[in-house]
Amino acid sequence: MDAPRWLDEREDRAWRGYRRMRRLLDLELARDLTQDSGLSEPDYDVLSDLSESPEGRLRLRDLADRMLWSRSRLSHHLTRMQQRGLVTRQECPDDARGSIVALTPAGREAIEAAAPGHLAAVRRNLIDLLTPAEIEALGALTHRVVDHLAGQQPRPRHEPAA
Amino acid sequence: MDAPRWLDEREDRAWRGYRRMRRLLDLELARDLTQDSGLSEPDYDVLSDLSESPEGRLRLRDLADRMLWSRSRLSHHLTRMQQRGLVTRQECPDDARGSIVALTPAGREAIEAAAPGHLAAVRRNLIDLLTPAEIEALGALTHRVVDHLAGQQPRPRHEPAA
DNA sequence: GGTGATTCGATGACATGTCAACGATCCGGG
DNA sequence: CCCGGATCGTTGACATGTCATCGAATCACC
Repeated sequence: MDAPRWLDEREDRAWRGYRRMRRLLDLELARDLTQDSGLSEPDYDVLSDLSESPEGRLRLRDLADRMLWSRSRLSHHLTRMQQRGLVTRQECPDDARGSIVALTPAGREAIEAAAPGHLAAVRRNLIDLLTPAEIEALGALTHRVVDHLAGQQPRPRHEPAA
Repeated sequence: MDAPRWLDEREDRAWRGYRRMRRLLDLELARDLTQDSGLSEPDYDVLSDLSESPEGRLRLRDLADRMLWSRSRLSHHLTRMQQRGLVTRQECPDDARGSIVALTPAGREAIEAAAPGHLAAVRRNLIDLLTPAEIEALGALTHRVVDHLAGQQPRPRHEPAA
């Protein structure tokens, strides 16, 4: 670890570019989104995942896993969204600990109103700037990295090495 | 805007992969970093940019611009880092409003201790998983998107269309 | 050289995210 | 059954980020 293989010029260019794109794209998409729909990106993601589920309902645990959020974060965020009338919580029939998150009509309206504009922004600022080969490459490379990362031990909290 | 061109299968795969990678990579890198250096990613970025500057000093404004952070955010963050002895603030000789941020010896030690491990993590979880062609493509595509985004009006607050 | 608009950085109020608890419930082995 | 350990979701304390605003200083322009 004391003589690390440094990044060569191309690797450095890719890494810096990635981080910069990440930041700028986020700022732009978030700005567009809130400006013309009043939703934040986290709001959008929650509503989007719910709307893709049967009947617009998901168990909190499953939604959190799908979004790669902690349950705590999701619970806090749902409380805020619930106060705005975008989602509701329902009892889970087969597990009394559980909680079902469901889209309200207002929530469905909100995501359906926001989606076209958001999609257009994603196209305008990313997808339509890429060649078909780059889109293919981006799909391949990101999935490879995701598989690599997902294959690790999920919670090595702070144990020696059981 | 009412009949948006939806994402086709490949575009969707790239877009979802990107977002998922983004999240997982962030979690992993942040976890590794704090675990073996006690620094957060924002800490690391601040120290890294400072250490790449002559004498480890930068004007707050310039550091903020370089990092794509708001001055407010940077100011708050520096206050915390200053309390931990990683950076100091100095007067700006040629502009009395200004503030110069400088690496302390402890700050330089911290970044130099953290860098090899962080670099190794970046390699392990991203760079070394990619083919040379993918690295090249990632560099090209991210820079194109960055140029596109940077070329926009920086602050179209909420004006009609001057 | 005045002077009005702008830039700079700090600050306080608030929104959001993280982390470590907790009570409740579920599960599996006797 | 029942009991110990796991999971589920919530909560409160705290860390971090955003936004509007401020006072000081600078700049542009005449």
